[in-house]
Amino acid sequence: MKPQGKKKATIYDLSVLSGCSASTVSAVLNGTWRKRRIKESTAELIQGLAEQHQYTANLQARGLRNSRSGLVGLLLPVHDNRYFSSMAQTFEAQVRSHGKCPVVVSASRDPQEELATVETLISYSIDELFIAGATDPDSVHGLCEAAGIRHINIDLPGTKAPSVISDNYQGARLLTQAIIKRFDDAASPLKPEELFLFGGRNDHASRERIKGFRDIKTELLGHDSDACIQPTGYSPGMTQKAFEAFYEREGKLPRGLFINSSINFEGLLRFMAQHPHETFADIVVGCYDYDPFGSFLPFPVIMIRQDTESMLAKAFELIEETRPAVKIHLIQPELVHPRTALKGPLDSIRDIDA
Amino acid sequence: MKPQGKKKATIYDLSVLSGCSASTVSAVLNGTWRKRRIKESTAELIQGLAEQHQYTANLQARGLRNSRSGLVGLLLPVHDNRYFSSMAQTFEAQVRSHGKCPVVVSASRDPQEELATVETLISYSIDELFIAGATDPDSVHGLCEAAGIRHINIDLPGTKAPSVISDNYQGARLLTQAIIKRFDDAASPLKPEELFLFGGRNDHASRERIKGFRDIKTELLGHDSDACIQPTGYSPGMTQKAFEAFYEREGKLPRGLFINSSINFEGLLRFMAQHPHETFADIVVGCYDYDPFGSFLPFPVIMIRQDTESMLAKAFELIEETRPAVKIHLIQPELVHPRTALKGPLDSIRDIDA
DNA sequence: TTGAAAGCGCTAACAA
DNA sequence: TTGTTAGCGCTTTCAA
Repeated sequence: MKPQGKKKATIYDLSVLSGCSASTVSAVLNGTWRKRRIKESTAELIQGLAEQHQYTANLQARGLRNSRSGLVGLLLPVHDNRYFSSMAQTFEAQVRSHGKCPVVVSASRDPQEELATVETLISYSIDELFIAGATDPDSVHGLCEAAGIRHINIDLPGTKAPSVISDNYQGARLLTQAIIKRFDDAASPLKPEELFLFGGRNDHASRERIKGFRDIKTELLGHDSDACIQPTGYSPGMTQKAFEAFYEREGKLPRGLFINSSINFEGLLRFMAQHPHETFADIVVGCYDYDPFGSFLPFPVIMIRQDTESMLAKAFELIEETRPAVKIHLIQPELVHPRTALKGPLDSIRDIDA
Repeated sequence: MKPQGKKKATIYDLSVLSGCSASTVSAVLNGTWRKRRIKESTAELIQGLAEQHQYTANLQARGLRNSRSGLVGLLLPVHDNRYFSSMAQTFEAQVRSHGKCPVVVSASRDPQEELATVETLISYSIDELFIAGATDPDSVHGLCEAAGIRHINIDLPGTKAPSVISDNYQGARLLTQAIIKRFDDAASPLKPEELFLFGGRNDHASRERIKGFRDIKTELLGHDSDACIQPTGYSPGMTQKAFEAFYEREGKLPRGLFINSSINFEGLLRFMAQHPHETFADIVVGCYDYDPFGSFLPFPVIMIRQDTESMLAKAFELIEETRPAVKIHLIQPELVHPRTALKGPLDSIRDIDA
């Protein structure tokens, strides 16, 4: 008979073994024993037994009793995206350092799924929730508030809970300006009708970026028209189609390209796969997202790195306040020049036998 | 008084409201009522009340009672990596489609942290565990077995539980061969001492890849020496250092480069950031990982895309068997030619107002 | 310094 | 067709 499914030891087992009551065992094992004035020696006895029998607390039972679980949630739109997965990485580290258990889930940018997912998390008596890139943060707020769960919006702001977001307006200005600057020494200067924005949709981040783009473009190039804005959603496929359509119509790409996110940038890649190098000979791309590989493409790619570390640090700071003000905290993103390979959260992970 | 932290409705509340007993309410609300032969009308009554009072089950209580939680875990080395985050993405979709709740956690490739993390998950009565890229799958197995938890290794195999891994040997042969082929029309053919492998360490995947690399290299180029293998660990920093050292010594890069993973590839990017374009004029890179941006760099980059969808599909299939054989299942990876932008899990996500 | 007892919300025999 | 009851493993008064 293998120790297959051997029942885990409980405080009652240890209670019997030690001759103490369950409540004493409980106190010893959850760290409250000093303030319950339990004798050092009994504590040691019980701790020894616990070790010996590989006791680990049943966290569901504890959670049920305390109506809190020790779980801290991060709700993401998607996992497989550099921005969000780096958020997940720093989130985990932060939560762990607070002695809690991180839970990361994605909801596909679908308002229904967001709500359902959050309900599930609440049903597990999650303690705190970080809501990143939610399409509908205020509804999520509703659920959290009703359940008395502390929560913070990240990346996309809500109107009912504190929000920490990237300064999309400033970032977009920076990026757009950098694109334009890049043409300073070009044979012919960049004309307003040669600078386009692709990607994004009608969410707060996109709107701010579009505003930043248009403002600085008008300032520097004197003009901007609606036609230069192509909000293709957050999908590589749609973005590719938009590029194909543009190319079909114009016979070339815009020389200056502001791309709303790495997801949209992948749409450009799909377009690239269908067209020869020469198509991209003369273009400058700015991408509102950072990807190290993207930074080394065969044309100048200027990128924006959103500062997930600072955003999360701020978010953790806020969530610990008793009554955080419902306001938006802007975090400045960073402009990344072409051919730059930044360090990331992975760099702090040790690599033993490297 | 806002509905701040208003207590959630329980089956007892509904029991009172409906005039039925708690067990009836419970049965109705967890779907077992048909087989408990509860009248359709009472079921409807209770469901109506539940809706009205926004009842949601306390999953910790249910889990405690059932000694299972409805949670399914995926243990990853890291989040912010394309391979693993795409694994997370498909994992979530799969788990959701089974009506369970996915939990993704990372453990930094640290055996201690892996064990601690799994213990925590077990303490939450997780139902099943998918162990991806664990440095020490067999110890993790020990914990799962003791707790009676079904588990499967992914990516890095263990000897005690079924494993689904990428066919690293074949993949490496494919990739190496493709690198060599690429020099067929070159001015001078590739010599054995011009083809190097960088990255990886002493884990199963790396060993297999190195074997595949060396075998096919010897077959095609007639020779391979230990000096051509540079296992720099899974860290961009170390890899960069290795490239710098090589360059310092030789005054140039190897013309043929097999890079063990995208993480190591980032090390090459960091090296690139310090050196002019010309340094890379003549090289061909093969990377054992797929990244769409990596595929479009200014030199030929051949990549391997590991088939996470198939791996997870197989893993789910196995975990559902009552007594799965402890064997290794190989999944064939895919060779990706330069300038290719593949579709990914994101493509199946709808994008509403695109 | 410790123990007894109640209860968190839910499920599943067993009875009725 | 439904209700009664016990208990999952833990914490926390309150009493000793």
